[in-house]
Amino acid sequence: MEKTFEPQSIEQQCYEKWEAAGYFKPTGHGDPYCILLPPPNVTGSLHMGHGFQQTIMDALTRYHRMKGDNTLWQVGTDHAGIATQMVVERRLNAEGKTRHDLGREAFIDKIWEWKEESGGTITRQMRRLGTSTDWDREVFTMDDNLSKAVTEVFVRLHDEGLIYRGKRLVNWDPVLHTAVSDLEVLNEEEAGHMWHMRYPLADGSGELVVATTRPETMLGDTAVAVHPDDERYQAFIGKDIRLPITGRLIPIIADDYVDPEFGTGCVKITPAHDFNDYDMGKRHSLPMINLFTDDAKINNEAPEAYRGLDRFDARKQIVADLDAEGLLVKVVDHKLKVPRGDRTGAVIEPYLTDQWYVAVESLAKPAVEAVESGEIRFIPENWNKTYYQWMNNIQDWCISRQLWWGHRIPAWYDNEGNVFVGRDEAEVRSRYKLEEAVELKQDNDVLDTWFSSALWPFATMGWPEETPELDTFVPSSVLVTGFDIIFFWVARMIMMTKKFTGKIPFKDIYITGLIRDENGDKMSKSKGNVLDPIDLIDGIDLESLVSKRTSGMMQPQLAKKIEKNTRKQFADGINAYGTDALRFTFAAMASTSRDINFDMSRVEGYRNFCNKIWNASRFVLMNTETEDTGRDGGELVLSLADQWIWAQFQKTLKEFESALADYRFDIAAQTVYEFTWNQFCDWYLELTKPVLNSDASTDAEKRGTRHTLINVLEQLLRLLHPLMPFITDTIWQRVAPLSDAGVKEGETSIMIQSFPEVKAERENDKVLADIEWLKRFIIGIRNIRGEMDISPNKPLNAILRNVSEQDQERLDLAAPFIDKLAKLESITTLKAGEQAPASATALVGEMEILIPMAGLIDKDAELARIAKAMGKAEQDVARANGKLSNEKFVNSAPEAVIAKERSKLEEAETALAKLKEQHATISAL
RNA sequence: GGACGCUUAGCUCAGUUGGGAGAGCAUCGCCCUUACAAGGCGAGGGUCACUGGUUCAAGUCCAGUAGCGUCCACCA
Repeated sequence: MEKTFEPQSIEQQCYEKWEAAGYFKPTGHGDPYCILLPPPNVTGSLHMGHGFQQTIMDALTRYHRMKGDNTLWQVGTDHAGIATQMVVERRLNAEGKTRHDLGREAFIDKIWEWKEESGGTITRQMRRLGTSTDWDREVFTMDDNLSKAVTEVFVRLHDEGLIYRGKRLVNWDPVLHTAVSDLEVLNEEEAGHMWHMRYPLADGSGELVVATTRPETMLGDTAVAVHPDDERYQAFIGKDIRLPITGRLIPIIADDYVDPEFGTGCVKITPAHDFNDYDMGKRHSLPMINLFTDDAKINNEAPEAYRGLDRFDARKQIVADLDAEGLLVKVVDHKLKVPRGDRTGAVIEPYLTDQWYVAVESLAKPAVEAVESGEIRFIPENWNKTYYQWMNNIQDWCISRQLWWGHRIPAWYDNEGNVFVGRDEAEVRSRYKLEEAVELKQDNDVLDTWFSSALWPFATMGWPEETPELDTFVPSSVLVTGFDIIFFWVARMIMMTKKFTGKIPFKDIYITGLIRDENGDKMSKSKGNVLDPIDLIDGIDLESLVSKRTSGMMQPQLAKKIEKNTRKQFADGINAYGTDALRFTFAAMASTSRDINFDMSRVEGYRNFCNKIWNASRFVLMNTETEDTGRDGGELVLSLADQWIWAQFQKTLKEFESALADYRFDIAAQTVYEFTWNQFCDWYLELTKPVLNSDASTDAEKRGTRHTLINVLEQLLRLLHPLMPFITDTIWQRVAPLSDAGVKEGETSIMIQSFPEVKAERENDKVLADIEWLKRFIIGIRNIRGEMDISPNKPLNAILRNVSEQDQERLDLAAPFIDKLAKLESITTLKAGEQAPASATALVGEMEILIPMAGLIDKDAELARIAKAMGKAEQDVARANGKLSNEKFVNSAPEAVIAKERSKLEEAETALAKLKEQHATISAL
């Protein structure tokens, strides 16, 4: 094996082997375990969030596969209607064309081309991450099967009256020319103005002053409203206003909705362009005047002077005209929430159009109950509050989009505008008994992307056909996703899956945190702080990173700053850390917090961890490959250390599995890291050396230690595999043949081996305690060396005092280990009454280790060391004394706590006494 | 306006039912010891945001304050 771990040389070929061998498929036996991959955008590329979530899903998938479950990780991609259409449209614009130049069909062909061209990017990147999804079942949301399910759901919901078409006020994106759902609108606070305008009464008897943030909509006003109890305006209610500019007569109405305290207490009502006004218009049967065209320009309803003006130009013009007529009272600065489209950033316009809706109320109820009953569980649990809050106030879902890319709505219109819904035109004709002569045109609109995503749990399993997969893998086991799509996706999947299968879509919902940069900022192209997981795997030089971060920007003016920051933060580019290190980092950072600041130094640390595993394995192989490991029989005598590492491993295994059951990947990672580095490498491997390198060891002892080395490593690799698939398989190929696991004839892989099982007979508290004692002994001496500047190479003689029977027993077992690890020449025991030479001291419980100082040790340094230890001991004594002398403590605390406190006191007092004695001895020199 | 979250070592974060403050990275000292210098050994470092309460005992439970953040709703 190479001396240093080089991930590049192993990862790709490893993956190809797995995929070719079909290891990612469900085995068909065992308990079903299924994870649905949240389908990434087909034309997207892998970002840190994907890397993070997919690491978690893959770890769970590999773990359950090794546990013997019938494991499916369902993979697929999403057509992502708006996002994809925009990308292709932008490319078209770059050529100086628009989608209208091409026409609908040609444009859609263009998107399919683009999909074929770039659609594999993300799945290729996923393979680099090691994702063990079943690629043979890969699904695209616009595949025929999925589209069939979409149509089926639409038709069935429509037949039940749960999908309807209606003219309503919707959120209109004037750039995209489409309706969007409430969720796709972001409300950001922005600085604006409030215009106070005079509205004269029709009878000339006075005026009202209305305040508005949108003066241009006054052209569509159909009333002015005041609060019914507002004394100022009692006399006005019922009278008419002559609306300036238009000259139309509009009534003054009273409505509770008006807040008398706000503005002037008079509100202009524009039912066609404001959601609240719309409701009020309905209540008061007001006319609705639509003022705008599709791209938010003034239409022909307005006086001629304004027609064709953009809404913001119209605003200026109207304000100027009112001012000229003396109707503008004042303009005040005002902060307001501006609705913007999440894709375009354009100001969203409430707009009166015909759209399709899902009546969600009846679907929401069972979906809420599924969580309330505990059938579906959010992890962390708190997210259920977010879910309830939204579900309990849920509004009908606008599902039609005036886009070209997506599932076309299965509705047809005749020339009279009658609507017919059916699975296809032929079915419509037979259903509604329409003759061939009747001309039918399909609805131009497509469905919201999330409509098809909502069907993911069952549509990917073959629905509406009755398939075995529907029985086996619905519900799936856990959904791993971010909180940002709880409403968009999670809630809707629950509703739709309950509705169409009667089952829940998944049992657990594990909500991950959001990956941010090291400063806690969201990673975004415009901030220039995006990291590509692949760059962390393969590495990237500075120049490439800079050009990657600054190319194709929406706001090119930011490029300079981004370049500067990038050059500063990554002066040497990014090292190649390999997939396993990156995955382990993701796992280690997956705590319960909702924001995860990605810290590059963690990756480096875990790359070092990979190297540690690599080198530990080299050591094990060096000592076993050409030696007898007892695989073919032969007596095995296990040393204290051998028994200990087995016992430690059982503990680690239990902790790991329990952490995984709680979705605490950080704890799981921490646990195996600690075991591997701090126990297996730092102690166990060192403890095997005295056995393996000593002529005093018997063959059976050496065989026992080699057997333990190779088999613990073999099991450790299996334990680590779910988190670090590549390095573990690579090493395992060399290790397994030497171990009891053996390798079956022909090719195999660690990923289809069983997960290690806890063996009760290997748990051993006595041995654990013995080795703890041994560690304290060795650390005591190392501490003396370290603080007294004694070379690690200098052999020392240790003298023991106050040796108990148990100490003596342990010493008999452990002496050879101690000699080697503490580099001792001799250990002698001071007999009763015998005088000790001047020495540096370490305590192991009540036993004292004395290192004679002659010629070695600096008196002052040793006095300082003892003083420090005394300080600690004094503190301990004081604290324990304080507690134990407190009557209330002794009376109320549980017996175990008190006993513990007593023994702590005793221990500290003993230590203090010995230290004092020692201090006196040294001082006297 | 409503809901939720965060504040612990220089940095990034753990801290399970209340019972002696932890990790990684960074820092300091010593070591090229035949698995590993991407390493070994040793060490230093915290008023657990603040105030009060409950309790024998609070980082942990309760109330409040400050700061930061997210989501939902929204007054023209």
